[in-house]
Order: sequence, then structure tokens, then C-alpha cells
Amino acid sequence: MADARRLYEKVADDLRAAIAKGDLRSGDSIPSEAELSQQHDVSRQTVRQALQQLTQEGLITGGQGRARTVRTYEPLEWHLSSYESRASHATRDPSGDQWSVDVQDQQRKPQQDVEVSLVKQPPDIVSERLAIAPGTLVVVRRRVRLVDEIPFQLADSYFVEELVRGTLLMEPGDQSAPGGLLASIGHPQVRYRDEIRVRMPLKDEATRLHLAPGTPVAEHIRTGYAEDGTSLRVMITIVPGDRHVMIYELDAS
Amino acid sequence: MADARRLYEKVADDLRAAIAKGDLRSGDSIPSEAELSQQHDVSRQTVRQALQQLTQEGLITGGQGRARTVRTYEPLEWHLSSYESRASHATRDPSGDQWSVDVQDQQRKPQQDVEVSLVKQPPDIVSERLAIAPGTLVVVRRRVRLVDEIPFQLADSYFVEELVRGTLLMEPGDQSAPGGLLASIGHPQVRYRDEIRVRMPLKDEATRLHLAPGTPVAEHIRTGYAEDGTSLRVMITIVPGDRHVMIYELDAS
DNA sequence: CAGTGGTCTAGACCACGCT
DNA sequence: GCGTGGTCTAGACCACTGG
Repeated sequence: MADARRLYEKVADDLRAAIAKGDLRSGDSIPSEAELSQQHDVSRQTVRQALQQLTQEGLITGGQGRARTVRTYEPLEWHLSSYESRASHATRDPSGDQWSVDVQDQQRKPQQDVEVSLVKQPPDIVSERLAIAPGTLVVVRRRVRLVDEIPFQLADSYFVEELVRGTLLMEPGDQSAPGGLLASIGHPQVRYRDEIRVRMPLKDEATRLHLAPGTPVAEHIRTGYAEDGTSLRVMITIVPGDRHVMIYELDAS
Repeated sequence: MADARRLYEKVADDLRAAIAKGDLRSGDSIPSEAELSQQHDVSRQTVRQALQQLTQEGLITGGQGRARTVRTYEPLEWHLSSYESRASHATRDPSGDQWSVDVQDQQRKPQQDVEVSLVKQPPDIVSERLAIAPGTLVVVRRRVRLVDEIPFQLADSYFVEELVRGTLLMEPGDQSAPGGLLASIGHPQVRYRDEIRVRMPLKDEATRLHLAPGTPVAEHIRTGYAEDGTSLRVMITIVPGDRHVMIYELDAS
């Protein structure tokens, strides 16, 4: 099956092959550590090393007390540019934000937990993009977005406080789209710049999103600009790789 | 520093804190396994478990014989939509592809190794997007894109053979942009759909791109469409997370 | 309660890189 | 050659999950 010299590689290759070949399908449980240890005549630690590698590759999942299973993926589509074809969707709702619409289009249940606060010292990433001096007051809207009761994204939006003072944006309960709200108070966003980085989650992010080991995330940073080129809003979203496909529709210019 | 009950978590937290605090900077080497083992009064295996976790988080890098170091990131910008502001770049070259231009703009040296072949059975992902029947002949252009001699991306383009028969596209040495070439033979792409997935690399991808353990990748799929809505081209790019930031510039419609 | 995975130890040998 | 990390074993105890 494989000519690996390392024992744990042989065990791992064996299972990888079984998964690729279809002997083990999504959701199936794989042999126990003890079984694999006997079958390959290696110590349990060596088996564990193999299994850890597969876990890190995102192929299997574990859990104390439960048998390990082959991991399943059914990612949600996240549409980041609204191409004309999507404008006709039945569930489109101009007052809600596009994300909720997107989720409902896919027959799943969106939900957002919002928390608003004021900060003087936002992360460097934010102050650079908002082009503000240190000490400028900033409003942060921290959202945990859930789908079918499961945490799906962490989405933090940052605005200069002066701009949104006294508006609904400061209300934690408000569920409307910040983009729409900015427009309604005379600050429409006419251009976006999106930056996407791919990395492993921080410990904190992994906890809050209940990420299985070996689940990478995308860090999606959207900066919204006004007509005159000033930046109005920065939104940083942490997107677990196992639950999302990000989609852009573009016109070739 | 931390109140973790697991020993390896304590060791890991300790190092994480040192990195966050700045005691250990990018590129610094961290204490050896033996040292950490003594300092925390745990076995070497426990130390290794902690270090493996940090490696998996992308915080440190290892290598047989060498001391482990704190990992450094200096990602390259990859511009996926050409916003007007970029049209003015001095190095813009209509004959080359946008990627090479991008890299040169950042004072680094691009290079591409191209390999062209014909296949009857492309991956499902491709046949679905090209909307072709099984058995349709497909041209594949497999490229390894390097920057400063280091492999940076795997970019595979797929075309229906009938469309590009006898053109330069079939020449392995050709370095011009397939997009430009498609246009020159009467098949301009007017629209793109990009899908971005985030996952851990396959074993094969990790090898070809010399990925350090704990490096996730983005799988970027671009489908190009003609005026009449038929798909002309599918390009699948494997993008290591430690070397890239993907950038989209959008007009709010 | 039996079986699973999770943590931890002590000790061994090997492969590599540097100086 | 010495110190580094990489692989492997044998055995122990704990924590959780399921029937």
C-alpha cells in the first residue's frame, strides 16, 4: 500500500487509502487504537501518532470515550459580492443583512448574538484601515453568528464613534445591517476592499467556535469606503474552514 | 501564567505567553526539549506534545537537528479583482498574467513551471463547472508558481480541448495569460465566479509546496464564463496560508 | 461497567546539522 | 562529535461515553 519507512506513516497511509477508496465513508467510525495497534503490530503511541496526523489533516475527528469517525463536510455558501443573479431571490430582505438572507436561502436558521462596546485602543489592523490617530474613540459591534444553533462565525465591526453617535448602531439588540444603517445616516459605502488570510485559529477562537482540532480558519477583513475615499468601517470575520465556502462573483473589467 | 490542569497545556501556555509578550520574537529559537523538560519538571514526551500543539497552531517551526524557532510570516498580496487603481501600475504588462505583475510590483521574482496534458476524466469539481459530459477531452495546464525560487502556488487550469485546439495554450513553454489567449481566439471571459475553501493540505500538496506542519491552504476555484453564460475555463489554485493574502476590490452595487 | 480515547512517564535508538 | 529533534516501546492511570 505504501513504502513509508516510518511505522506511523504506514498506519496513517493505510487509513488514508481506506478513506480514499471508500472502504471508510464520511461518518463511519474507524478501528480503535487497540485494534490498529494489534493489526500493525506497533505500540499504541505509534498508532496515536498516526491518528493525530490524520486528525491534523482534517480527515478524522476524535472525542474522549467515543470512537473516532471519518469527518464530514457540508459547507455553507457565503456570498461576498452580490451579483445581479442573486438579486431575485425570494427571501431577499432589504432590511436584514445579506448573511442572514444567504443562510435562509440554504434552508438553514441564522441567528446573531450582538454585543456593542466602545474602545480607545482598537487592534493595529483596525486603526491602520480606519486611518485614525491613537486615542480616537471607536465603536465595536462584536457578533457571534450561529447557524442551526451552532456557532459559525465571529464578526467584529469597527466604526469611528463620532460618525455613528446616537444611532441604532449603538444598540446591542439591533439586527439590521450596519451597511444599510450607515447609508441611512448619510454615509453610504461605495467600495469595499476585502483581504483574506488563511491560518490556524488562536486558542480563544477555537474555543468560542467549538473547532475540532485540525480546523483552519480564514480571517476575512472588509474595509468599506465612502465616495471621497475615506474608510467608514472595518469588519473582521473569523471563518471556520470546515463550515464555509466563500463566493465572489465578478465582472471581468 | 495559566491554570491549565494538563501538564502539556502549561508548557504550551508558557511559550505562547512568551511569544505574545515579546520575550520570544519572530525567528528566535526557543529552549530545547531537554531544557523545557527540566524547567517544568515533566517528561520529554510531554514537552513534545506541547511543542506539537504550538507547531500545529503555526506559532513555531521545527526541523531535525535544528533548534525550533518562532515562525515568521510575510505574506504576498494576491490581487484577484483588478480595481481601477491598479491599472496605473508601472510594471503592468498586458501580455503576461496578472499574477506575475503582482509579484513584480512587490519587488519579488516570479517564475512558473508549466506542464500541459490532455485528460478524459477530470476531477468532478471540474466537469461540473465546465458542464461537460464524461469522456469529453480536456486540456490541463498545471503550473507551479514560484517566488524567489520558492514554490508558492499550484495553479491548474482546465479547458475543453475542442475550444483551444491548435493554439498556443497547448504549448508548455508559453508564459502568456490563458485569459488573454482565450480572448484572442474569440472566447473572452466576461464574468468570473470564485469559490474559496479553507482546509489542511493533502499529503501531496504539502510535499510539493514544502509546507511546514500546521500550514493550512486555501483552495481557490475560479470559473470563467463567456457572454452567453457557458463556462470556458476552470482554474484551481492551492494557496498556502503562510505566504499569501488574497485581495478583492469591489464596487458596492 | 466495559471500552474508548487522553495524559504521562522512563528509557532507548536513530537522523540530522552544525562547528 | 555533540546537541538537536524524530521515532518507538511498554506500561500506567485517568476521564468520558455508551449500553
